[in-house]
Amino acid sequence: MPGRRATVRKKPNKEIRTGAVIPKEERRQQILKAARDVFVKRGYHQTTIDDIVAAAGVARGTYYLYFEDKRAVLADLIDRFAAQITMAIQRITTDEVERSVGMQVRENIRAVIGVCLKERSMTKILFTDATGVDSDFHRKLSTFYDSVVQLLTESLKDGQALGIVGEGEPRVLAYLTVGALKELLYQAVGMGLTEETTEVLTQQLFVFLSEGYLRVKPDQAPQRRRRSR
Amino acid sequence: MPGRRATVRKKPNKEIRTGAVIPKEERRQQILKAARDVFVKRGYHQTTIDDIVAAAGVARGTYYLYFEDKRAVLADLIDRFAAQITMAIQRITTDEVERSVGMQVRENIRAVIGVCLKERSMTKILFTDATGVDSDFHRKLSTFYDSVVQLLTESLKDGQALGIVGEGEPRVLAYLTVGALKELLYQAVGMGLTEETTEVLTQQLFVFLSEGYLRVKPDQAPQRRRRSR
DNA sequence: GCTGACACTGACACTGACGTCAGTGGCCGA
DNA sequence: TCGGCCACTGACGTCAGTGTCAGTGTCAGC
Repeated sequence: MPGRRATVRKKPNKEIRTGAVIPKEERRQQILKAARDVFVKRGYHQTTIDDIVAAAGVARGTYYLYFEDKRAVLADLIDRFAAQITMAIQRITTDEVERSVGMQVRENIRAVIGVCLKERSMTKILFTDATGVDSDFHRKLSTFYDSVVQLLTESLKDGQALGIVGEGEPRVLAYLTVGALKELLYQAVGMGLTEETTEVLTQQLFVFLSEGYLRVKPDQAPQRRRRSR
Repeated sequence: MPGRRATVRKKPNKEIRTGAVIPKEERRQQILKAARDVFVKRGYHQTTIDDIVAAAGVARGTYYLYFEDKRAVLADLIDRFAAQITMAIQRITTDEVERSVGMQVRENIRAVIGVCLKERSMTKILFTDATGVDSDFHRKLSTFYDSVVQLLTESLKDGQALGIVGEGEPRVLAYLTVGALKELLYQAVGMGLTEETTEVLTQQLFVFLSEGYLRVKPDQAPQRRRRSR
């Protein structure tokens, strides 16, 4: 426990400017926003509490009134962002006549890409900083991804039963899909693409998932065992 | 510059065991191997030089005889691993009659998956720790991925000219492919899959790239603009 | 005007990790 | 046998970053 006081404290500087009275939640947001911006600029591990505090324009002590440590802000940011993404995904139904399965898939892709391009900072943080923080954090992230993969896996199983989804281990297909989407988003954000690009990216991914792109003759491949695994 | 000596040093503990005389390169390998193992277990950011040193069974000072700081070992590890992967990839040729394009693509996928499953520790480190170290490191990683993406992009362009590759922005297709492969590898390594699985994963990815998996009727999709972008 | 509650401040004590370097001992050539 | 070289050691000083808390100003209620 650092900071345990033992001697008499020097009188603080005069000229103390207590900031305007601000609602608790608003101050919290202020710190979160500042932290997010600093994380994007310097990277999570390079960032110190002092950096966040300076960006937020509050004192060191105030920070600890709202968050336990540096991890806590990141956790909060990621939680909110993960929730946004989760909410953007709609379970696919086959009993709806109005919206075809294809449209629903498209809509899901579009929604996720839309969120990530709207929250570019968070997308970048999620992909570059959230990984490798510590094991607790890793578990949190895994849980999030797993829930997405799980949902997708089940949908793919259903789809296979209906003949809408081709052959292949559903879980593996889910990983391939999520991986493709992640990389696409990461690059899109890195290149500075904005929401306007959503449609284009959606289309590319949709076609990719529908048809792949390799047009090699089947017989050219050695031992074509399509039912493997 | 920490450690600047000012007072007289206490006599070191007796019982000094100078390790057996070992060739320079061997000692270097010893430290690299230890670092790799500790990184996998604790994660790069949680690891201290003392952890590495303890695992390697050498003294703190010895470490600094071989590496400048903690980053340096990671950089060395990643460089070697990246080189392995790069070497595993063979440029695809169309003038060869013996090996069809399909076979060559398959072979590349197989080779990369093989390397990553053989070097599971490094694969995990590459995906979970190498990201977010600092901006210099980020540049190093980007350069590596870019070289892979670049090669793939060019191949896809050639492929499109030959009708072997379907429509779509080549660079985007490259990202989608690399992303899918990355996630597949990450999950495979995380699940403890070994080299024996190489064939199965290769097959799944190959089929995925060849045909995708979505089998929705084209007319169900709204505004089917295949030539977009 | 007074009082108590409370958000806020920032100087401080503390510490974990770092890089250094004086010292040690094995080995080889003279 | 001796001397010098050199890989190796580990205790040490340093410091950046942390979490704390005594103190300050503001405001609502009385």
